[in-house]
Amino acid sequence: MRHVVKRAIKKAFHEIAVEQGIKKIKTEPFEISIPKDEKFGHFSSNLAMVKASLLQRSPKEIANMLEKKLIQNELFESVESAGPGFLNIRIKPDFWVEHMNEIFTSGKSYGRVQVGHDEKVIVEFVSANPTGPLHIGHGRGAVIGDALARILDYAGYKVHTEYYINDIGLQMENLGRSILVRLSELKGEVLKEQPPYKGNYITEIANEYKNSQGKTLVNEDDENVISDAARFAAENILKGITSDLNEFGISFNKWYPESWLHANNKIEQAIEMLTRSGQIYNRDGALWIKTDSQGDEKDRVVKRANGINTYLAADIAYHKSKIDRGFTKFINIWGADHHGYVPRMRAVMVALGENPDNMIVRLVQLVSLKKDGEGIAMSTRDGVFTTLREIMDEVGVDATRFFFLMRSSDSQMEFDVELAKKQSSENPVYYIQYAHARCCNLFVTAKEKNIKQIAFSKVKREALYNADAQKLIRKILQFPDIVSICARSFQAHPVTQYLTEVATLLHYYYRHNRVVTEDEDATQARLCLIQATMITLKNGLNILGIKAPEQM
RNA sequence: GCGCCCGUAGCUCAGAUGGAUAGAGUAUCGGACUCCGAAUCCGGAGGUCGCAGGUUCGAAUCCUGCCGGGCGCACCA
Repeated sequence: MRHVVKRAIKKAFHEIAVEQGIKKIKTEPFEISIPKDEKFGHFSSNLAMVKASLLQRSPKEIANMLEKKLIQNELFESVESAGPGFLNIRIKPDFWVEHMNEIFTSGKSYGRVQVGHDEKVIVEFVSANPTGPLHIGHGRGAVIGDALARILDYAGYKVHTEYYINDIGLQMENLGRSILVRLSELKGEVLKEQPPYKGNYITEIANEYKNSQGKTLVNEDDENVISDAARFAAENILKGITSDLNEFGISFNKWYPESWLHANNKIEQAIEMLTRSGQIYNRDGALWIKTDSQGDEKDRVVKRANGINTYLAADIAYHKSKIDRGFTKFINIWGADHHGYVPRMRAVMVALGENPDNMIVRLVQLVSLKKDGEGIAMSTRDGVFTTLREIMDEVGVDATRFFFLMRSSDSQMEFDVELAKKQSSENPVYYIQYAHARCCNLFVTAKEKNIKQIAFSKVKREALYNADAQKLIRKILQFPDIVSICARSFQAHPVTQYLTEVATLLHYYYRHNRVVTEDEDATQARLCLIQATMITLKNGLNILGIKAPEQM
């Protein structure tokens, strides 16, 4: 609907420009917005103000000229120039109703848009080290990545999701060592050292490890034992992460292990390639990559003098594999503590021959935790954290997902555990789900009264001309716009806000307009509106990965 | 010290590319079911948009400088 209006305004403006003796004129950029206050119309445009200097007329004059042109358009109920030069436009009620067709013909696909043009995009998220269970910070990144992937798919991208597993390196060694420390503790020995990872889950895994080894155990000083224990623990932890995520409604197209890159020589190949192109050089026995092109403070080491590759080296190879696999947009959901890593990775993309802007990094601010009025710092190493599983079990999957999605990712958020539990029955997500369930229930009621729904095209529409219905119709017709805003800005949270607004209008409508009545024509028309709303709510919840229950 | 994010109602947070009287949820106060589910609806109260300058027809939004909070600044990942 917005672009229909836009086209009409453009046309009118061109006519005026010609009348003023200006032949070539650009109308863009200008705005068609939906005013907060309905008295300013359904749409309003700032075109007259934007173009005032160009036509050498006052904004007010131009707005008046546009008004005269546009009022002749049969689409519009009213056109008014107002304020400093706004153009406020109202669409005829029946035209809004007519537009509902789009919802019925699209059905499950209503809201799909084409901003992606089938471009291949990879969304990498979570990618937490398999050294401990996921905590709520990971949970936030997980939901944001998952919802974004769903939205991009809905917006016409070819989406691939991936979890990168850091199953190699120092952290793995620490994990293995932690297991061995707990192992000797289980045997009743006095601890010689503190384990690098201190959480209770380490002891549990150590126990399982012991049982899996039978009686032929183990000389803790053996390096092979460390890596063996690490492998055992990582597999165990990864299983837990996978099932937590599954229960949280999240799965990946691919789990990509760092060890695969090593085993297949991908890191050496990448280093070799960049050495040949002059991006990597030798200094003091180590290999360095140039990264200052994108504002990084200094060049970075990829291979240490002792011959061991750094984490960055593996990440270079990993991103090279993304490019090699044909993706053209690369979305990385990272914790905000990685923001210093962004410039060097942009530089890496440039070195690999990519436009760095094709790598979109969403930094998810950390979740701080409030319990009993006090803040708790979270640390996997110290074993102090609230796990995603605890929150899921306490608050529920849908509410937890919605809670994370309500906030923009670059806003820090405080997760007050007590409050989240207490509010669980009044969480906005239930408000939206209830609206959906209400819609479903109306069809149950209609069925009980033996009312058979007829096709929208055959419905008498008068009942949809009243103000309550019109408000709701206008809102649900906005849905495709919301999807494209989210896809363009790579954010999910506008959807939550939008769905709350739809639910509000639905509840209001329900309270003030009886849907199923003796008046058959009106009932049919209203049922269509309810169905259209239901479709919108369901599709909207769907792209957030939240259930749309038929009853609650 | 340098860099990134944040500062909006009592609390938790929205306000895309600058637009008309700054919004939602929650908390609080008052009201609404003989009627399709009251997990709902209606109304009241609640704000120097951290502070100070600047840019312009117009700034919560852009620029500069402060103040406050978080996070980074490795041959760790």
